[in-house]
Amino acid sequence: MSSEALSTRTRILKSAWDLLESGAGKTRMSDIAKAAGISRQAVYLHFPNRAELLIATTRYIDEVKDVDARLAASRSAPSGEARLEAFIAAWGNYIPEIYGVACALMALEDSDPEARLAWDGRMTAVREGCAAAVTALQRDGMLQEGLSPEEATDLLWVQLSVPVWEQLVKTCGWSQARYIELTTQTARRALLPGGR
Amino acid sequence: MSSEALSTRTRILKSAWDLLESGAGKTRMSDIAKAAGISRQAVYLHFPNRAELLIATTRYIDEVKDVDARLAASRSAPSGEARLEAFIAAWGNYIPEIYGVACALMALEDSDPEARLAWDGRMTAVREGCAAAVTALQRDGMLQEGLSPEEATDLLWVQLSVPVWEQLVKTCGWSQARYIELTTQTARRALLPGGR
DNA sequence: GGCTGACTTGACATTGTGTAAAGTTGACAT
DNA sequence: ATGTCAACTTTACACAATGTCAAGTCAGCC
Repeated sequence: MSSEALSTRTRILKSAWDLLESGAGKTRMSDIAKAAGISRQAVYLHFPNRAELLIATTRYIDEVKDVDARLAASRSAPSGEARLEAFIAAWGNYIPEIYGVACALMALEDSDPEARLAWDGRMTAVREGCAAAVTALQRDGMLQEGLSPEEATDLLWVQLSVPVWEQLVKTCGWSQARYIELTTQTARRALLPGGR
Repeated sequence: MSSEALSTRTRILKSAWDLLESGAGKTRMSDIAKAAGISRQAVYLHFPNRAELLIATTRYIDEVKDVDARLAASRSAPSGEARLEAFIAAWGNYIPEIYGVACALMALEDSDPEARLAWDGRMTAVREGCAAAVTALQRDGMLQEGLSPEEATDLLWVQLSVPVWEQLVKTCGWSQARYIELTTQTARRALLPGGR
């Protein structure tokens, strides 16, 4: 746990992550600085503003949690159905890791266009994962008729959004496992043929 | 359009509504005051703070748009399925009316516990509508097995949440009509028996 | 005439972000 | 040993937006 060996920059990122993930309401620049053991001003020597710090924090988390490796499984799935389920599991189980930072960034969206861009970029990447799964389903002839690939992608995307996870897990009290189970089931029913 | 006859309080509420609904980013107290044709301070003669003003604005909208009448249709539906569809149409078509104020209130949630309470109260009312529809389905034996009534309610509730509407209509560009169509379809597939 | 309620004007406290400038400190090179 | 450099500290301030406070205007009304 000794953060002695870590660079100041890394200590700032880690502090920001910890504080945001701890769910302790609002996290100010001064809180982060204090947690990192430096002055508030010193944070600005490493990050130009709050938005950049938050964005750098998501990148830091991606690195530590190795998001690429998590998503690789879904890319190598044999069938469209398997790909859909693997993607839901991969992204759905990643949401809790970034939830704190996601909240802070989403709260900033309105005011800071740069933060908006950064978060939108990440969400666009998720949408591309959804689109790839939908394309795989379509290739297998397993996409519901009456649903365009774009609409199917949008439906899956919204179901895998952070606010939906937040409401089901945080507000309704679902376990993470049940969230994955029912999200998978709902997505299958919404996208695959049959049903009614 | 003459707002001459309206009381100052009503003019404030109407101005707040207009500005929030116009989607013009951040709406300050001074903006609202200017739109209402009074000084910023005068607003505080009618509402103690921003949060109370926003909450009062939602109540004003409810009154003008007669939300009770809209939801009445779903309550008198004969079957569970009809009730489900009527409720989705009623609430889903009400979301665009309150979207602007909803955004402002949701943005306040973190900082203002009172605003949080007020918004949560409204959302709880929506959840009760969802629960009533699910109960009606269950009574008809039309609730998917393996889904508890609570889980079914949560699924419907999250699908009818403002963020989901926002993403599909605002971000993805769905028409309101298509949103209602596909939300209805998805809810049927998620909640009713059969499917796979 | 004088009171009252609604509103205005202007000043100020507060909170958090971000900028700016000057000083400290320790490591490292020569 | 001395000088330099980077990292960091301290202090101060500008800024936006909310909210408070006090004094003043003005119309209507008893």
